[in-house]
Amino acid sequence: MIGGGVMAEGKSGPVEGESLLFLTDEQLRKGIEAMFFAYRGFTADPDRILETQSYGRAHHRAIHFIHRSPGTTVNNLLSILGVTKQSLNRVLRTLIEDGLVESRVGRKDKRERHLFLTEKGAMLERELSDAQRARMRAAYRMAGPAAVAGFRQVLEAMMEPEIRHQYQTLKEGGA
Amino acid sequence: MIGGGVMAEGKSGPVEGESLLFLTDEQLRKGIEAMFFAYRGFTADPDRILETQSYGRAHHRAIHFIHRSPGTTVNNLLSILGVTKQSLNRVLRTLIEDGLVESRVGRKDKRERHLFLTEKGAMLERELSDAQRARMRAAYRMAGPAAVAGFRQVLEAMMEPEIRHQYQTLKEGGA
DNA sequence: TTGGAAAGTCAACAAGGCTGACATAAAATC
DNA sequence: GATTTTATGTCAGCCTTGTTGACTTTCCAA
Repeated sequence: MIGGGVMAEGKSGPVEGESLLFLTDEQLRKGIEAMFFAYRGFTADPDRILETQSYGRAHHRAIHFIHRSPGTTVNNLLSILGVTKQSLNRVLRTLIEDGLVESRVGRKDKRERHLFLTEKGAMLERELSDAQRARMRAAYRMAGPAAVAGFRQVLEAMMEPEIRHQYQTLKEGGA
Repeated sequence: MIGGGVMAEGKSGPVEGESLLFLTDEQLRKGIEAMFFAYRGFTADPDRILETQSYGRAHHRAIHFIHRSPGTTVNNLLSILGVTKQSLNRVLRTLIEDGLVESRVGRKDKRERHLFLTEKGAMLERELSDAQRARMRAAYRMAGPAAVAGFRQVLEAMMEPEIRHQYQTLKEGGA
């Protein structure tokens, strides 16, 4: 793609010029700042909802991935979230105490705990993800389908390889 | 763009099909997770460098934007970083004590402090941004120029409007 | 000249990361 | 059957980085 002078993009002229420039430090810095500012927007709506409750982003992440993979074990969750068990446990404990998450002892391996959202947990999950999806949807609409494909490609390329694999597995598993 | 059945994308067939699907909750959830995992990759390299020193992400952000806009005031920095002045002050204090940042009393308004990186501060800035740019560059190369354009478009659309304006101002100012 | 606004600093607290040590139960292995 | 490993949970304590509240200094305008 890059370095080949001619591209079959179907876009107008400036694209070719860009392909020579777009790896300058300046262009890269713009990308870095875009990532920083966009991530703030990305978390802004859930954060607003969460601060009315006594929960934070850590709770949101746990709820998201339990919703995503019901019955997941604590260990699975740890490797997806990339935090320590002590950190996750603190969050899970409050969610279980508050009746948002249910922890069931494994049938096959009784050491494992399988995690599920309760009705109440699913309600909060919906509220949070509705807000976050609304922003994502608006951004996608503004940018258009081609931009969305590119967005996802760059994000995937930016992940740590091991995480990218997990992401892609989830992606297929859940579609 | 979306909703119009016909698109002038110059891409092959499947794109049209996608344009009908890509706003499903499932597609949006994939975007959300991509954002989450990619941001971890995005910060991973600087984090590794920072943890060898006694600094954190907050220091990195301050250093980045001081480098970006030398002579900026504390108030300017506050509005870009979106934290409280007390939070920023703690970070700035250590950076000034350690001789990475210089704070000059404003000539016109003596209440203001103008911030600059010292030689030492510029060295750390370079080390951090080299690492971050390397990852961004690799991701851009993997994804290709068209993807990069889309990436930036979606990110811009995801920002809070006020922040987007600041970002675009910086963008032009610095290019 | 005095009172309010603005910029910056100091103190104290909370969330959520982290490490380390340890307990328990179950599974796996010898 | 005894031992080791694995999965999970817990306690204690630390660090970073966010917060609010109270304060000083400086500026400006009534």
